[in-house]
Amino acid sequence: MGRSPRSFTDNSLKKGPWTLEEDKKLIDYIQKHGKGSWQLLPKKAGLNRCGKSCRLRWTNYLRPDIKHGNFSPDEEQTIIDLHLLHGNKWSTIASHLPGRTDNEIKNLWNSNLRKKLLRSGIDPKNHQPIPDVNLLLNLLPISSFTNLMNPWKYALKLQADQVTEFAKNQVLQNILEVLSTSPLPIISTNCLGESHNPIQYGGLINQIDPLQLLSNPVLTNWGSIEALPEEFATIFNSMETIPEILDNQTNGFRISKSHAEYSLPALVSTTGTSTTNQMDSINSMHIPNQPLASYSIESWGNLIDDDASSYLWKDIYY
DNA sequence: AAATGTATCAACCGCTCCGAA
DNA sequence: TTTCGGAGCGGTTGATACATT
Repeated sequence: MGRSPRSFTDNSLKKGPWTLEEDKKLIDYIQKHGKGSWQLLPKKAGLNRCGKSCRLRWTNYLRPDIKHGNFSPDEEQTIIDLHLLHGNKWSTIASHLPGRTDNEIKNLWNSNLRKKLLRSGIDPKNHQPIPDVNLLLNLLPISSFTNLMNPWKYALKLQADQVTEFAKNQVLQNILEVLSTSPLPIISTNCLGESHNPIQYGGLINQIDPLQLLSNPVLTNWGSIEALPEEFATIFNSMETIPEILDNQTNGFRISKSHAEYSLPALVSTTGTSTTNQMDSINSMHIPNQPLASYSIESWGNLIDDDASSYLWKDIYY
């Protein structure tokens, strides 16, 4: 309905962590009078809080039937099973776990269970095995990408050659990010190098020469890529959840999570920008002599932010 | 020992749902 | 039927504790 939540925007009301005294006031009031209207409760209870904050404090922490402490393995398994059935319906899941709150379950999922599934090669979104990275690599050849979606081709055609080249590098960067952060233990190098034998992915990254990769035919024909097959998108979807950084074996391909100094200029807009401005923008690009994989995801995000191309990039990135 | 990175979790925010008028 | 307002939900943030370098 678009109505702004009055209470949370009222600056005169206290926010932040609850004190013991506030907790006591809330507990005392509810024990004596019951909950009633959350909107009226804080005033009646002598609390300088909004009703919403009181409700949250009560339902997530102070309620006497809440079970505090760690989740048992059985509870964790139940949550995983229920998540398969209900998705992110935390309140529904919580209703099956006496004494546990939706907030607590949500936190457990986001900080723990989700990562456990990923490490096991399970996509937490659909509980299906994450596609083998071989699939991604097999998708790289040109034939897999051609003639699928027009906007990509359209957008890139409008860029100056250098920008297109730069965009190629950025997409490559993300492929490398996928490769180097994927939890999948086994991949092969069938379209990137000589070996077709499955190897540990850390070893693969160690073998990849960025310049060699850039000379791969798929990249020189990047402008003809018009859509990402579903499997490719699935892999991209899973990458944002993998914070793990490769160990020292990766040498020059160690992934950095935040290299603000390498922030990238936005892709040149396809509308309303003069060629001169485009070239100025290109010329001002700071492209350090740095392994591609060390560019940051944040920088990629900057690239995405450009209004004219955001829809395009987001399709690929998310 | 200090700095930095990561994990955890309480609390907030913005939105939708739903019942009452 | 429409509007309004309270309740609840899911996503996100920020503080803090803990781990690692």
